[in-house]
Amino acid sequence: METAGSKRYGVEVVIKDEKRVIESNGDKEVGDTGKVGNGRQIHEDNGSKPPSPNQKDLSITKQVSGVPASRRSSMDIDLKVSSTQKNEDEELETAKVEMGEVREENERLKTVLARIVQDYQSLQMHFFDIVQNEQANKTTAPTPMNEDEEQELISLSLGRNPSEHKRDEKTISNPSKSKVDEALKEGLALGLDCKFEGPNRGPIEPATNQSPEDSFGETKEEDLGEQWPPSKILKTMRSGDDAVSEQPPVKKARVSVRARCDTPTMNDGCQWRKYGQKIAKGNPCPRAYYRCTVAPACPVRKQVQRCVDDMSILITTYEGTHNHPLPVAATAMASTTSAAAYMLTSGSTSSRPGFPSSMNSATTSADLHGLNFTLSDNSRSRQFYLPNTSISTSPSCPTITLDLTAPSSTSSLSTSQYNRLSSNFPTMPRYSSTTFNFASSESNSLPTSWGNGYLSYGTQSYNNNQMGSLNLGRPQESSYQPYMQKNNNPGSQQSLTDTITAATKAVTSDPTFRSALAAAITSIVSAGAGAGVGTNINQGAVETLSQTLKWSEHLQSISNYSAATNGNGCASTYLNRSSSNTQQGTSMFNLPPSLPFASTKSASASPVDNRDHIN
DNA sequence: CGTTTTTGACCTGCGC
DNA sequence: GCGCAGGTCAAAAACG
Repeated sequence: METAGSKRYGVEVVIKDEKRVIESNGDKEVGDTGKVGNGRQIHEDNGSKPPSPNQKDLSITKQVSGVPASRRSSMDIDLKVSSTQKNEDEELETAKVEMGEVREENERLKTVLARIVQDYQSLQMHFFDIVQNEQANKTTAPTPMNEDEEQELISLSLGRNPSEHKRDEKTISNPSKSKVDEALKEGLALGLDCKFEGPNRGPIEPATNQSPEDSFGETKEEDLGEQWPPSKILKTMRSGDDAVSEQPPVKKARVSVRARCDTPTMNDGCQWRKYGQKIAKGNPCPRAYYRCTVAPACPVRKQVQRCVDDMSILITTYEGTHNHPLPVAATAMASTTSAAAYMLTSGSTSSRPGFPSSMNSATTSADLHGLNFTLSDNSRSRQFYLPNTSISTSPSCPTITLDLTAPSSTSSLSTSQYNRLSSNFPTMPRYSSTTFNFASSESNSLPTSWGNGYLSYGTQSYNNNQMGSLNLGRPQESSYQPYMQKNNNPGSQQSLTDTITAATKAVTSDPTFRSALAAAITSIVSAGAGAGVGTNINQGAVETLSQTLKWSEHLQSISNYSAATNGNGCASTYLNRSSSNTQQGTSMFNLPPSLPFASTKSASASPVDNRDHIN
């Protein structure tokens, strides 16, 4: 498949670079061997090379050899020989040291390469698995199904939930309706029909007053979160959005993020406007209600509340999906929350072995790459595994909770994972603790790219549009947060970004999760296209899958390399660049072809930031 | 002066 | 049907 080729190509580039480096080292190694055998030869070689530790020896040698032979005394010769021997000994030692270093580096690079290849193979297997499932679903889709089966299938469609399908069937009365059904039946596999949906629905409803969400074909969280209760619909859509107002009441998918944060809100990269505050029962801390103000009609809302048990923990609950290009700093959170929300709706669709899907009641847990991700709603529970993700049950809405507050000490295996990842570089960014927090205690098989380099490289590779900075607070550096938010320092937001990104990455470690990630990315893509960015939304599901997989795979691959070569704070570096760019307003809506993540010049998230930077 | 936050009132869903 | 709790609205206040 074309996508597979593209995907492979992205990985091969990295591998090739690795090989190149290794080969280069190999050459150097041979050169070192030459040094050992012939010190004078080394001098001559060094003479044509940039300054090196041997340059001093070179000058000495030249000086000695510059004396005419006829005037050399025996003593001079002895001195010269002695000096030359010393030089050779020194050179020998230097060469040995260099050889050791080079070999060490070579081994390290080989390890990295092996890791990349392994990841690539794993991803390729996942991809094939997805393709097979897709084909299987295509063949079985037309079969009559009961409601549950329909839900499952629909859930695979990246968040197109049953109600919306039903709504489509009811509200779409034009002759093209059959096309929608066809698309739904044919393209639902693995939730990538959302891209079918966009182009298909265009001709189907060419003149209807679609809401931005509908026209975008947005998926997952949005499809769920977008379906506000009737009251909301009547109120928020009273401006004349008929299509949405006809939606039946549906539970909203929520994604709750728990993180330690000293500031009133965490900086997730978006602009929020507070529209209400309420003291919820059982929690003396008021619950604040925020609405996304990046776009006027953005349906996304979030609730922010302190944890009653630990006031340092900030619980942020997101509803809905952005219908506009996201600020660069918000993409990470949006992707993760969207993916999580998608999984919330599609979890039971997972029929993968070892991936329990039928949970009739409360919360359950399973183990996937050591990532505990469970979620549930009042009607049926679904189960996934995400990094250190806890489950929360909402009486009215299916909710998934990403717990970023778990102390790193609780996950010994995560620590070992960390040690393994950081073995190649002595110093690890202090942000690593956040990554640990996301790592489950069972994570003995976490993706190898759970390093900080993952995010950094991704950001760089995709023109700084892909990953943003999220300010969930720093579990171990609570005092750091205010400074960050106050100064809108991108680096301060890295921690959460890494964590969130790691979560997203963990999601991608399994085809189901990757489908969810695809949903998230697709959502963003769709949002970007629908917001008039100019992105062509007429992409097939296969293409979307390809891009998604390529993206995640590429990130995964490069993360290894990045982690191994620049594991110390490189994410911060790139994030800083990214944020710096966005603040300059030069990268707005700069959408790479495969990753149409948009960015805006505003990276502020919390109301505080809004005040500080917008006004 | 425009935007955002505050805050009391109102609306809605749910359980009893 | 009633009361409670959650969620939202919107006018006033605050802010920059």
